[in-house]
Amino acid sequence: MTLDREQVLRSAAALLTRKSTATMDEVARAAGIGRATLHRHFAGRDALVRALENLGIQEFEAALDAAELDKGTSEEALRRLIAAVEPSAGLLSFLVTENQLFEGEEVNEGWSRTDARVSAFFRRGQERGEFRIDLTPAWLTEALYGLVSTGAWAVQVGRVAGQDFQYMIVELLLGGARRSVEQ
Amino acid sequence: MTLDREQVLRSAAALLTRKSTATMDEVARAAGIGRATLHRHFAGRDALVRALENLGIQEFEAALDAAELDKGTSEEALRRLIAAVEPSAGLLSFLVTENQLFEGEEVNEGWSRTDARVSAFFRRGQERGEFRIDLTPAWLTEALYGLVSTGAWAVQVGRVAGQDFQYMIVELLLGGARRSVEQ
DNA sequence: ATTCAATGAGACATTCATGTCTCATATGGG
DNA sequence: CCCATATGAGACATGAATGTCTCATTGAAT
Repeated sequence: MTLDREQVLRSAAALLTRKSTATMDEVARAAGIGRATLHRHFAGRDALVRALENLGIQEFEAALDAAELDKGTSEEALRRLIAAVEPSAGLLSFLVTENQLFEGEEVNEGWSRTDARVSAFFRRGQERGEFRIDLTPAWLTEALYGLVSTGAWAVQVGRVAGQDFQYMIVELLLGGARRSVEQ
Repeated sequence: MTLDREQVLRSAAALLTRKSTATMDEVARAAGIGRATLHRHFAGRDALVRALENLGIQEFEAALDAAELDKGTSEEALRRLIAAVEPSAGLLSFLVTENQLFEGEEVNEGWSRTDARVSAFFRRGQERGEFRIDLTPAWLTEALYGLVSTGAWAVQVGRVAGQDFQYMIVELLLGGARRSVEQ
């Protein structure tokens, strides 16, 4: 036996991504373990969510690393980032929603780090003349989170094909819906 | 006395927009009435949320009407729509999140109507050559919802100035973050 | 002034998720 | 083979929100 704590977190993430109000019992069943065992690994629901938050931050930071945002053009870097983030999109979507419930309480410092990195990426792109300067880096950062969440949900419910996830997000984020003249 | 049911709904919307987990007691206090009275007007929390859902749908449909999406260019129409939707953005944001919890259960038919209208608007824009055809109307519709929600939240927490709400959403949705050559 | 309907406050029962605990069982190492 | 450890199942208590009810009070209409 000696179950894998990491594996439990993965299945919890998968379940909570689909049903964010799942009970501890449902989370345990989904992981194929008993509720008591789940409590032995995570002191409570808060602890579980915090662990998931740390996992999400860790995965997001890994995606930021993997994307090598300072290499090549900003556009290429953004494409790499969205590609790298796709496997974590569902979890991040859950965490974003969950975070909004905290309305003022202390938030995990990890988000400040990721916010800073994403925001700095957009600012660099602006300084290089590759991104518009009339949209603030803070807004572009939030928009990226929002579109990734929306995309994950749209794929989840079947409104968007899974294989289009990256393309739809990147293209909208980069070029918008307007048909440009050169096309 | 003879309190206004509409007024109660408004204050409930305002509160739940900020704190989506507010209890019936908090909702009642926010409306300046007792919990018993709140229950006399809305059978329970479900009934309250359903009433809010109908209010949100009604407001969104009113915004769709007011925007006159078939007049002028698609771009102008989209600007009118976002402007008309801004006062309801918080409520819609709450309802979108709330709806995702229903994961499969019956959804209010009103959303089908609004989805159809927004989606048809993007499709018309594509047919007119004003919108890109490589982004599906379904995705553009979801993206619009997502950006409106994200924008409402970003303003809520102070990451984006309230006066920039419309501009940030419309510009990103239309033109994206890329700095185009003609600028 | 009287009457009547609506309200506010609070008591009460119910439900549900959570957290804790016990105990029998199974697994894996020595 | 035996033992230590982890697990699963379930019982149990707790807390929170909900929903229902009563009753005194308020406000408005007559």
